[in-house]
Amino acid sequence: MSFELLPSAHTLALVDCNNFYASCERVFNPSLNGKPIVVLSNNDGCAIARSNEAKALGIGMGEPLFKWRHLVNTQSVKVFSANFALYGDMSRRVMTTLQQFTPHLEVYSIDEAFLGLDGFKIDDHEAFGRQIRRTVLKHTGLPVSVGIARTKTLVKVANHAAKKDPRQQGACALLDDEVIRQRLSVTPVDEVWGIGRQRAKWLHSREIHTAEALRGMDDRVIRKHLNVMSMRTVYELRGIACLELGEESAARKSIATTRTFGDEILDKDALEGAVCSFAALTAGRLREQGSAAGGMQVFIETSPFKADYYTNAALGTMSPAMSFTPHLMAQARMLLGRIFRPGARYKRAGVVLLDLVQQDVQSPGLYEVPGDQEKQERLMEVVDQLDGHVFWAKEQMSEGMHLKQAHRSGRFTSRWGELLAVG
DNA sequence: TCTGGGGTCCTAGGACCC
DNA sequence: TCTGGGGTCCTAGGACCC
Repeated sequence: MSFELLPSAHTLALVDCNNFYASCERVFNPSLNGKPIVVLSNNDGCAIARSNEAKALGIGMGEPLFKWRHLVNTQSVKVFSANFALYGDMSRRVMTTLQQFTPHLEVYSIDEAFLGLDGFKIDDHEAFGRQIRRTVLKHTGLPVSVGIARTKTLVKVANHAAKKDPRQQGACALLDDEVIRQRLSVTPVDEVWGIGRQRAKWLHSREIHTAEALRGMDDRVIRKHLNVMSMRTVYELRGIACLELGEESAARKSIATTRTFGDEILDKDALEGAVCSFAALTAGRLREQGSAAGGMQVFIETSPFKADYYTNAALGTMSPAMSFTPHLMAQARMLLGRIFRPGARYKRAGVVLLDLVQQDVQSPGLYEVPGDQEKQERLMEVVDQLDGHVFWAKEQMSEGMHLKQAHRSGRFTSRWGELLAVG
């Protein structure tokens, strides 16, 4: 086991949007301020984002709607179907704003980014954090919290403190040893980035309850009972950076489209239509990052909450790697044929593209007759430019397979009509 | 009745080889 | 009862994250 120990003089900020999806809904409907808001997953299944007021009512992350539906009436909880087009657009606005502060930006997820602050002359880091906060609020209407520290794991702790401790006023710097010690002493080990349920449970059984206690553990015990990742986590808590700032977004190593259906599917043709449309969607994202896939997995699943649960997956390799939609659709259909079991009531399915490689874009010479490969690439370029206006013959989502979205808000940032309708 | 979607990394164990 | 000992490669599944 070896670690690349970077010089630990780096200073990082982590900017994280507060209750991101719920806050996005509020930006376009200020009357929701102060009210409990919940954003639902696809099919309006469970809670994937909650405003502070909704959290206070005890609505848990991932908790299905039917378990707290009574609160919608008794507590006037405002419920929204997920509106990812809106959230994606708001995310881009936040990231653009953050770029004004540093050229070293790592967009880590839809609602958070790490900022490299090396070489900055900053007297008061928390004041600087609050300045970022004010700027993002002014430009986007979204509240954020800012943590500042010297490793990613510490900056996560700082961000959490900024968010939860009102005395911090939205920004927290963990740069001073004594301040770090105090903060880690009141941070439950469960909240440390990289310590999930399983490891937290194990740690509690060894009487390790806080981040400070975790930091003081014997390396040999960690290496023996936890894994390399946990060892890195502990080093990072000690102020030794093991995780670098990744500035350019690397190409993904796998791309998937999976859905839970609104209604169960029994018919093979219908399931085939869904799987083909997943293949087409995934292929589009594959080409977007300039890749081709050397492998594909198709999986199908019945409801895990019912008897006779059935799930299966088929894996196929493609050589050479491909990105041509019709071929990927044919492959998906073939793989589905291997695992389809008549009589089962399918609730979920998905297509995963694996073994991604960079697609070499070689434009053919002027007088060269394009081969099949080039013709296919050109066709896909045209299709991608049309962006969703072309429907493949086999790509058919019938009634009932569409998402249930009873509570979707307007696509304010992409459809003028829906913005104007609010007024 | 009603329970999301999309990723990453690590590890144990089997297959295979010499 | 004994029944080699390593390597490497691959994959399925676990754990974790947002």
